[in-house]
Amino acid sequence: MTAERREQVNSLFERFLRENRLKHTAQRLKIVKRALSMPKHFSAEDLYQVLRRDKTPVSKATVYRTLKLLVDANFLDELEIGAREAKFYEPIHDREHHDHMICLKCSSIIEFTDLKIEELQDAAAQKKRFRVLSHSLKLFGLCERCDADA
Amino acid sequence: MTAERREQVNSLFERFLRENRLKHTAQRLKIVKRALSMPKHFSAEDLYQVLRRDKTPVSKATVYRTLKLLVDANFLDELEIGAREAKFYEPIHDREHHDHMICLKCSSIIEFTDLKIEELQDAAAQKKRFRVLSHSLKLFGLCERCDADA
DNA sequence: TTATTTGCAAATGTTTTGCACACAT
DNA sequence: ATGTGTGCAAAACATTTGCAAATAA
Repeated sequence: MTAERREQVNSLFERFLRENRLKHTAQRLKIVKRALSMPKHFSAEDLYQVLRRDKTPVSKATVYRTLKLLVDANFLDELEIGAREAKFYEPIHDREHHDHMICLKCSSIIEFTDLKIEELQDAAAQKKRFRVLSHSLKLFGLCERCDADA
Repeated sequence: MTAERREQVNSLFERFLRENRLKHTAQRLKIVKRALSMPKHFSAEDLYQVLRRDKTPVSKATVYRTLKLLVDANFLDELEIGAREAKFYEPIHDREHHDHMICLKCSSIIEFTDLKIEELQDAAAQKKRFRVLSHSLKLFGLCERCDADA
């Protein structure tokens, strides 16, 4: 994420807080700031650990609460890899939704977008008179490197 | 599931046990039998409760252990609705994989199949040199009835 | 002032596991 | 006989929550 985008998200978040009459706290600002400089996919725990290294850490409960806020505000996407594993978060860069391929060996995550698939999903939904609000498509398997190793 | 199919799965399971040198226990047979007569989508807890009503209940640990066995043996499919919710299980009727639409209001589950989507998934994977071993596609939204009510 | 927010620890809910005993092979 | 399977209770684990104290508005 570029420095400009970080700036932008930061002020968008402040606006979000104002518009929802939520308080502008040091913890929230700190969490957002750090969240934006995390690696592409990070867990609540990852972020918590990074914050812990700061002189004034934030509690885990607040990290979770703020992440939820960020997801609601559409600054972060939530990715559920496996039912019992920690969720991953990723900054939303633009309007484009993407899906994921997940390597079962090295856990790497590859993103992809396929508009045609989205269209077919909508068509399938329409056939069942189902109104789609969101979707999740995950391909599990082996990334190129791990497949070669195998 | 038809009575014939239940019979078939039952003997296929016995064969599975034999071939894997697993033991033929009363609990396992009982669990399989009940699992096959459950409603289309059931949780481990649902099955456990049904078994509990029998004169000789089976422990929850064994229910979980046997369900895992059944999934490995390809008699049941596992469906993860939400990361923290209980998994659902569904008998595998035939070779055809299907995906799910999940109503966020009434929790009903609608199945659908779209070969074209599967093809596009494979094509997308190939482009990234990713070997797909399994996939999960879920559409979240409102079923016809709930959408009308809203 | 007062409604939110925070931090802590305890609770949650599903699934897994260690262990002693029971049992299928 | 011996290696598996079972039941129980406890553990695991990510996340949520109750509550009292702190703080933004």
